[in-house]
Amino acid sequence: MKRKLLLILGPTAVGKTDFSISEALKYSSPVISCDSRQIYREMTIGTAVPSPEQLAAVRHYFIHSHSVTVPYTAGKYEIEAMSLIESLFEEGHETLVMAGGSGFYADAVCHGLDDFPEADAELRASLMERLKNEGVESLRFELARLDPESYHAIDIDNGQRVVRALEVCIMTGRPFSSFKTGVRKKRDFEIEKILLTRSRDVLYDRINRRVLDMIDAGLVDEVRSLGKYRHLPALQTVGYKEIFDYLDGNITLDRAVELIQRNTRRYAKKQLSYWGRDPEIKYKEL
RNA sequence: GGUGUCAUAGCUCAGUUGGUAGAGCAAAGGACUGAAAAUCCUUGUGUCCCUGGUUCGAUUCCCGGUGACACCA
Repeated sequence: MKRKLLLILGPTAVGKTDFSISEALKYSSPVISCDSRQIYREMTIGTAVPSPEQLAAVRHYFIHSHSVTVPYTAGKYEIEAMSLIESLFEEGHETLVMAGGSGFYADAVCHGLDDFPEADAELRASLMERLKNEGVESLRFELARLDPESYHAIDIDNGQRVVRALEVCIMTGRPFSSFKTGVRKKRDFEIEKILLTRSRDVLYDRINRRVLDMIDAGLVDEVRSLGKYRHLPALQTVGYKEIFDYLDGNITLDRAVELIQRNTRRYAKKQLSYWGRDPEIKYKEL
């Protein structure tokens, strides 16, 4: 009996939800979502979660399953998704369908993350404060001292990365780089990766239209209702940031819509770029 | 109809005292080990509106044309 994970990837708005449901029905599998935003129960319209009908058609996991109030990470996803996958295989499934657009989360399942410690909230906050006040240079200098290897390996202009490496060094007293094994975890099931694509023009058109649909569906009200969470990482999301700006009176609604469309297009481009070098991916044009 | 101003990258515009040009935005490409829808990096050749003239050389100056805008009738 060959256990297989069918991983359906693709840029935002390409049509993953419909495709994954039909594949899931084919294999009597649930759909295991691999989406870093649809996982939050407080967010619905702006993340384009599957409709109630779609959710009723097939059992979905990791949709609306967590709260924005609890920090979530790719590391947690790896643990939870792997344990779900194992138990579903134990129940007798042979092929499981996983679908989503979060490449980093998908990689966490496919070959695992190394055993890095999770961020300490206070330390993270104080380092971010320093990043804001002193700029990356100062943090960079400290990283060069604590972990020269990471200093040369990571993107040193990327404040977020420098903070991450630094916080691990400080928390553990060990260099960030020393946690990196470079070894991919072995999974005891086969993984087939399918990337759904469409021509750039068509994809961008779908994105632009979907954003307008979100507005019609009440995105502004949804965002307004999440005002108290706006500074949480989960709310640093395309479609939410821009509407907050509109609600603050900084931009018009039309401008917010334009920005959401633009930023979603850019997001789709980054997703494609992320998967671009993965030789295991098979492309499927829709 | 007359006068004036303008015409340069997909858009808004800068600039070249005559030696074929550069910003912002848009766009494209890339990176990625616990914030990943985040975060970060790289990339500017374009009939300088068209015809003719002056000149070694015109996108730049001159004549004419076309278009846009403004003002006067």
